[in-house]
Amino acid sequence: MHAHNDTLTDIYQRLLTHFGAQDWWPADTPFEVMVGAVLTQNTNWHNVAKGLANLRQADCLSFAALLGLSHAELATFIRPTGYYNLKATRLQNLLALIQGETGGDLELFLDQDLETMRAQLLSVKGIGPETADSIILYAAEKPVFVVDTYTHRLLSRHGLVGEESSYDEMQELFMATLPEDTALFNEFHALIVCLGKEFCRKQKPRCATCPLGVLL
DNA sequence: CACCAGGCAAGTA
DNA sequence: TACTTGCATGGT
Repeated sequence: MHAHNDTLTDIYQRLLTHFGAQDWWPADTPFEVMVGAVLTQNTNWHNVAKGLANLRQADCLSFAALLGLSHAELATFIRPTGYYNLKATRLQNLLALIQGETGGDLELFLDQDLETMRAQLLSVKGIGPETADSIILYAAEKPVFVVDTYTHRLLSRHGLVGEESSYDEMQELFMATLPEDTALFNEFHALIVCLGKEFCRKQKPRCATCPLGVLL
């Protein structure tokens, strides 16, 4: 019998043992990571994949090509992701930022200092903390921890934070506890999402075989 | 049928 | 400040 503490490192180890390394983000290029980060807002990845496939088939998964689309064209491609009008605007807002900052050079944009990049991303209407941090961690590969709805459930249902805990508070818990390691932050968040997809539901926990042994 | 999904911003009091 | 609502498709 191994005693399990509900420390973050212990939770990480158990998730990694149970699910194995996830090797995120599920996309081929930093640009696709960025687009996917917006499209997956409050949306199942399965639907996001459809939207990305539509863009790929139309040869629009590049900065220049996406920038050239009208709002209506873009919205049509990303229709399966839901909130398509909203997300078309949000993507165009994001492209406009990068166009303005670097003339459309994504690599240059992602090469910036973490704090500078985060502030710039958060200034875009439609980019909140999770989307910004997802882009920073998975596209720019800089060490910031991504908090999402599953993270909140995991922490609060384990009693590690209060139910009303804020994004920044939860992020700080991870970043103050764990070593500042991009690969670790990458894998940990991916494992939390993996856990969430399989075991977490908003209302009814279905956790008979949950690897953490705690109702989620 | 009801509920959910890797959020975010705007409106109301 | 603290709730509430709109956005929307597709899977279970």
